[in-house]
Amino acid sequence: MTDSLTAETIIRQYNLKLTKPRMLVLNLLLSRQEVLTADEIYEFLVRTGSSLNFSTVYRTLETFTEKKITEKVKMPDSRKAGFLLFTMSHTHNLICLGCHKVIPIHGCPLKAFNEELAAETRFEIVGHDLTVYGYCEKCRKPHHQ
Amino acid sequence: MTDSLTAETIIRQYNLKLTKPRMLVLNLLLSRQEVLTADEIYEFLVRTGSSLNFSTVYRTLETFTEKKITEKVKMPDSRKAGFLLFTMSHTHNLICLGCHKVIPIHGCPLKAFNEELAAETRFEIVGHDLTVYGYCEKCRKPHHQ
DNA sequence: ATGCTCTTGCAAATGATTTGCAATAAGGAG
DNA sequence: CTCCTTATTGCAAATCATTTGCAAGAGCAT
Repeated sequence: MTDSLTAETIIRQYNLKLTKPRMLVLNLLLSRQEVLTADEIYEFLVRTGSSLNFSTVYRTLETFTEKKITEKVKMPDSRKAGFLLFTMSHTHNLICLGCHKVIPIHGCPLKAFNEELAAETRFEIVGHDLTVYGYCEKCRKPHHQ
Repeated sequence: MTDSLTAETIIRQYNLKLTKPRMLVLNLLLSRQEVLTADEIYEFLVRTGSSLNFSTVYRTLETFTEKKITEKVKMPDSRKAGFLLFTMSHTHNLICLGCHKVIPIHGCPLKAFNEELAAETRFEIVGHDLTVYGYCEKCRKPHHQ
């Protein structure tokens, strides 16, 4: 009864047409638990023999992000945007600056804080961006300036 | 004995040469407690009679950000970067999506959380981005989708 | 199989930011 | 105060990521 989380299932769940580019992009994101930039996705797919267009990658990622299949984050020290799976269970991520692996942070550490902040500032708080950066066990090096 | 926080004092404190563009940009940021984009700064200065170059604004903001006189944030729903004063007392900001006013968040709500997270994931955590978005009292409207 | 609509590919445009280079200005030495 | 070295600026052109217009090409409900 529970659908397995294949690219196909996901795409269908969101009422999107099942197309080759969408399958390719989503399968890549599913297979790696990583942030990828549009060009990394494009490069990889082309390098591994698929044929699709760069703008299609952008459009696909835009669509996925609207539907909350993916999430868009700003990559530190780069102008590019990163994309990663938006799994329902999290809102924030821990990103390894070495290998770009993404560890989802389950549960939002800011819930209580937001309430305090709203009371204090009288703002209506509608959201926040939180991304934590670091180095995973493998990548730990004297990287930081 | 305590230096007042004029643009001049600040620029000197960071061993930067005191130049007209730097004074203009920093004074603007000091006078408004707001996030401003490079083009907003440029437009404003030119409109109010100053003469300086767009790339100089970028270079100035880059320098200020390196020295931590300013801080660079990603503006939501825009490709542009926003710049605001980096006051030593805070790391994070609450930004009003209506008027772009910035309220510095004093103290980091993630200190304790980062330690937990490091222990749990065995990452060496080197930093994080946190920006909270909302609407200030004045701007509260049925804005959110 | 047919048609309506959503997607794609391609090429060109856009928009933000960066860069090379020569001219200029800051600030220390004398 | 003047000279000198070096950092900074202006300008124009380049770059880089991302977006867009448009015509051709799928999906998929019927």
